[in-house]
Amino acid sequence: MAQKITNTTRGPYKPGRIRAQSRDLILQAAETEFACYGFRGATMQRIAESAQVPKANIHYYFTNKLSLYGAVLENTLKLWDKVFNELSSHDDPAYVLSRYIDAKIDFSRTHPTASRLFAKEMISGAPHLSAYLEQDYRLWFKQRMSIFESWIAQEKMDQLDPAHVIFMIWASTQYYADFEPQILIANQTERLTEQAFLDAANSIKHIILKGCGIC
Amino acid sequence: MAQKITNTTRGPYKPGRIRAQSRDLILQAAETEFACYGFRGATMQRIAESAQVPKANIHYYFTNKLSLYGAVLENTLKLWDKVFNELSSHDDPAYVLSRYIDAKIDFSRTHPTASRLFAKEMISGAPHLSAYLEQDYRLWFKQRMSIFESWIAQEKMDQLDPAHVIFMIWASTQYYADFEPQILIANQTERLTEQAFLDAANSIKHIILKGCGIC
DNA sequence: TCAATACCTGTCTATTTAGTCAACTTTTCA
DNA sequence: TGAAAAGTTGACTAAATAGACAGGTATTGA
Repeated sequence: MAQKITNTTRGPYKPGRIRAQSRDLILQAAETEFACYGFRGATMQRIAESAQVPKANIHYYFTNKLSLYGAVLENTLKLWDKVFNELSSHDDPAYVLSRYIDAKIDFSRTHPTASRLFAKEMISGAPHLSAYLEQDYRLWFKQRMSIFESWIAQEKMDQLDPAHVIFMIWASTQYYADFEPQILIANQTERLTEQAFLDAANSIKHIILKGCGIC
Repeated sequence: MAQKITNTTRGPYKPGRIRAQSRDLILQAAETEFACYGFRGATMQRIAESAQVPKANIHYYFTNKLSLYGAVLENTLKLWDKVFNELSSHDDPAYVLSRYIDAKIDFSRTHPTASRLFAKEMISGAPHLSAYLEQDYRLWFKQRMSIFESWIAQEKMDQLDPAHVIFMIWASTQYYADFEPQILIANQTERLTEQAFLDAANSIKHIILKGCGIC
C-alpha cells in the first residue's frame, strides 16, 4: 500500500512528495484501464486494484471518475504536444518529415497506452477533447498546413492537399500502437521489437517521401 | 415498438420475418452503442432505448450481452471480408491497389460504425476476435503478402516489406472513419462529404502508388 | 376458426458501480 | 516534541446494471 512508502525507506521529507507519488501511481493505473475499456467501461475498483490502493484513496486525490479521466487525458496531451512540435518549419521537407515520422513511431513504441487512450476517445466522438481540439490543435494544424503549402509553392513536393498527407502520417504511425494485436498476428510474433518499429518507420518514410515527390 | 409492425401494415405472412426484422433492429442499435462505448461501456438499457424496444425483448433474441456483441461482431466481419477480397491477384499492381484503396475508403464512408467497432475491439487487445484473426485473417494476409512479393520479383514495385504497405493502406483508409472528429475539426466542417472521401482516396492512391514505385 | 407456436414485456432480483464519511495513522514543522 | 495538517481506508449508501421469468398477446398453418 502507498502508506508503507515511509520516509525511512525513501528520500527526505518534502511537502507534496507523497501527493505527487500517489497521484502518479493512480494516474498510471488509470491510463491503462481507460485505454483498454474506455471511460464508461473502466471501473474505479479495477483501477484501485491495479494501482494496489484502496478505492477510497483514489477518491481522496480525485473528486470523481470524470476528473480522474480528465487528469489522465491532460497527461497524455502533454506527451502528444512534444511530438507534435517535431514537425517544424524548415527548408528541407525530407529532413523535417523523416524526423517527424521517426518521432511519431517512437512515440507509438514508448507510449502505446497513451496512443490507445487518445484513439479510443476519438472513436467515441472525442466528447472530452472538444476544448483542446478546437483551440491548440486547430491552430497547430493550420500552421503546419502552411508549411506544406510553402513547400508546394517552392516545388519541393507534389501538389497534394497537406491535410491528407498529415492524416496519412498520423494514421500509419499510430497504427503500430493502436492495432498491435492485428500486427502481431500478421507477423506471427509475440511482441513488436524495437527493430520492427525501425523497419516500420523506414517503410513509411520511403512511401511518404517518394509518394509526395520529395527529394 | 416492434410488435406494432403487424401484417396489416407490412407485407405477407412469412415465418421468420418478425424474427429477422427484430434481430436486425436490435443489432443495428447495438452496433452503434458498442462502437461508441465498447463492450463493457455499452449498456443493454441504452441499446433497448436506441432500438425503441423493451430491454426484455433483447433478451428474448439474444441470450446475454456477450452473445449480442458476438452477433454484432460477426455481422461486421462479413462486411469486412467483402472489401478484403477486393485485393486480388492480378498482373497490374496499380489497378489492384487503386481499386482496393477506393473500396476501403468507400467502406469508411458507408460503414463508419462498423469500422469503429472493429477499431475499438483491436485497441482493447482483440479479446473477442482471436479466433477470427488466427484463422481467416492470417491466411488472407499470407496470400496477399505473396501477391506483393511476386510484384516485387517482377520489378513492378520497390523492394518493400509488403506487410508495412498493407498496414499503411489499412491505417490511412480507416482513419477517415475512426478519427472523424479530428478530421472534421481540422477541416472546419460539420460532416465529411462524399467528395471529401474521393479526395482522400486520390491522395492516398497518389502517395501509395508513387511511394511504392508503381507505374 | 382454433389450438400451437412464436413473440412480447412489466416486474423482479442479485450484483456491481460511483461516491461518502468518519475514524484512524502518518507526516510535517514550529 | 507535540499539535496541526495531510494522508489513509473500512464500511456504508444509492443508483445502475445484467439477466430471469411468468403471464400476456400476436402469428401461423391446418
